[in-house]
Amino acid sequence: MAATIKDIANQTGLGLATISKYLNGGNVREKNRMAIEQAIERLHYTANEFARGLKTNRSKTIGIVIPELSSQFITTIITVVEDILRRSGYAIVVCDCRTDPELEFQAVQFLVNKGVDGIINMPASKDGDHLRPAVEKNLPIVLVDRMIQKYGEYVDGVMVDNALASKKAIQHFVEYGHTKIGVIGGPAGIYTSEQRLKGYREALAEHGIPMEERFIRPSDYSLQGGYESIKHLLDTCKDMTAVLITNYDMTLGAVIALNELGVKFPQDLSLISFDNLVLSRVVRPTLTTIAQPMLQIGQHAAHLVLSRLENRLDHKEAAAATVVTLSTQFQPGESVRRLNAV
Amino acid sequence: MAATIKDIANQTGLGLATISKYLNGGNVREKNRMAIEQAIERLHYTANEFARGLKTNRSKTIGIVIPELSSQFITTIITVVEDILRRSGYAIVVCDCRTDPELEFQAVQFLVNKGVDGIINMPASKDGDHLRPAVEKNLPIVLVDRMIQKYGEYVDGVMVDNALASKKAIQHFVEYGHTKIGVIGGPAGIYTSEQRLKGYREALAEHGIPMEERFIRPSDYSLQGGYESIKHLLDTCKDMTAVLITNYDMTLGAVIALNELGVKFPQDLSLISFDNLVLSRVVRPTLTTIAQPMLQIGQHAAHLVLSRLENRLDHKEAAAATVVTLSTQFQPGESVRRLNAV
DNA sequence: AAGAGCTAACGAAACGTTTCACGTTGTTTG
DNA sequence: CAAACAACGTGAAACGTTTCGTTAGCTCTT
Repeated sequence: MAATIKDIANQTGLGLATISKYLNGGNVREKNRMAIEQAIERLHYTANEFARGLKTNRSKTIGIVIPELSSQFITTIITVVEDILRRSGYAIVVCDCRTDPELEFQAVQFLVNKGVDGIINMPASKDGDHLRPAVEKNLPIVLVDRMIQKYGEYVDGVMVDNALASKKAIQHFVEYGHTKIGVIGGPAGIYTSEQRLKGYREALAEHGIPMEERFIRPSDYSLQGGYESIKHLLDTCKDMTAVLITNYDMTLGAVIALNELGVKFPQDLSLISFDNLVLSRVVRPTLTTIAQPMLQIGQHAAHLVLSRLENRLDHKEAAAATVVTLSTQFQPGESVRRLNAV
Repeated sequence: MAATIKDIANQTGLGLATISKYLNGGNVREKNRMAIEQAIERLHYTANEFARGLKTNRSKTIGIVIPELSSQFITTIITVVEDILRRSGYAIVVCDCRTDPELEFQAVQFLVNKGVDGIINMPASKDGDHLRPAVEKNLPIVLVDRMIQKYGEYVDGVMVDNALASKKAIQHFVEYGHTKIGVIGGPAGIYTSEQRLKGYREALAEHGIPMEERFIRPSDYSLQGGYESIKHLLDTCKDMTAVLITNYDMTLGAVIALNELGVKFPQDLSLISFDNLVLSRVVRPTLTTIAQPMLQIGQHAAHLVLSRLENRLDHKEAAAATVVTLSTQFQPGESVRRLNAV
């Protein structure tokens, strides 16, 4: 079978403890170092992570729990996170819980049981009960993109200022003379989607523009949803001059629908969309966009969890929970038409 | 700290071995069973997977190595795989190697080291050297979507008959009277993309249609690539009446480009695309499509690895390597125009 | 009622590390 | 040159399981 530390010890004539010390970066006499390295080479030794984990209670593994894997927003973040963590020797275990709180609970349980050293979670459930096993074990937890009240003092977070983001969009519309502004929203109950709608409402209020429910079309963050919603809005609100589309997939759907219908933007309809992915690099006229800082989200999430891991303290003794709120970037494009004089 | 098997033994007055037996599904006297279950409940016992792994050399974990996470094709398959494996108590560890063979090598090394019980890999490297550590440890390996010669006798596979798929597409074009048929291909060196081009070439040959290089536009499987490639083909091949687009993302890009240019399909240009994802449900006229059986791919991959795990044998004693080749489904749509009389 | 034939419980060893509390070198200094 | 001190090496115990070879306890048969 595979070589063990004992084999290395035999080969080199050194003690077990010495090999272990070497492996963990301790100081070893030059001569011995070479002997050990040779033996490792010759025997193809690799440390047994089970034994190591058993002793140290550490797995060098971070669990990631997400609501779905088929979202560009999510996979982009995961890729960034993996990249950073790998550099520190951590692997990630991804659990896709299909937006099912029950599965999410199981996923956390499963991961904790598996001995992960920390958890990064974009929560599907609203309450946060699923985090209990991790909290009890005092594991670092980082929430991504969606807030949760429970265990607030124990979990770190990386959020995006969604309300402000859509506010900025509406302000832009208003500056350009729009007042009949539609919005294609996300699913009810999802933190980000509620925040984005909130921003929409507040912005209108601030500008003294009456809020009309008919302009608000809740959808489901999917391509198909966007496709259908824009059609519905166009059908039911003939006087609408601008639309805010609150995520990427729906924007994709909407653009396809508009092209199909021959509705030109910005001539016939002004658009602002969320997220700046491949699409935006390709669509002409260019889309005016609220770009979420996906890279930064991933970076912060990874670094937050790493910094907790480095000074392993109880949450009581450790720094209080950190919640980073990142702001979106408003990227002007050509998809908003000016209705007023400058 | 957390309760151990020993605590359960003390609480119940039973021996260690008995508890272990119970945990692993062995027979235990009714009375003892209840006692054990109560104790487990009371002490919140969960098995320590490190210790278990150390003893059994099994982690109940499958490593998945993929070239990128931001492809719908891949994430769909992963989701299916995870679902099935989870039902058998397995977790997945995903490593995205960014199409970098070096990183891929490291990923496999890493996973093997971590004690995964098997590997599912959509290879980025052509040679397959990266699989060595897993082969040496005699782990089940399942290759997905891309063939590799090396270690052929040791690895199972799930492939799609890509050559036949594009052949079917070209045949369809020909039946409808097309002879000036373009193709937007994938990156050179990628198995699937070569197979798809091969099918294109063979089909033309079979129908006695002269092959012209100008009709072949190699691209990169990306949205942007599709967008640019279709424009390029339209520019350089004014006589082209039909195009085969060999994956989903490029189709997306191409559709956007066509809409933008006001090129109508099927009137001005006939289209057949690969993969049937959200897009196809949404675009009008509907796209004629070569649908890859992503669900089945995932299912086969998961089941292959599971069946190897259940009868843990050397590859020599075990069944020979199984390579499943699935066929694509030709889905007629409205994007191919008939040029000839019926 | 006693022995055969089961089934279930048991104690101990082993898996491959890390770590602790000491030894043993080798080097420096007064 | 000896004493003192670093610096490095060491054996053994421990982490929490599973498993092996036995033993204990039960049921059934005669």
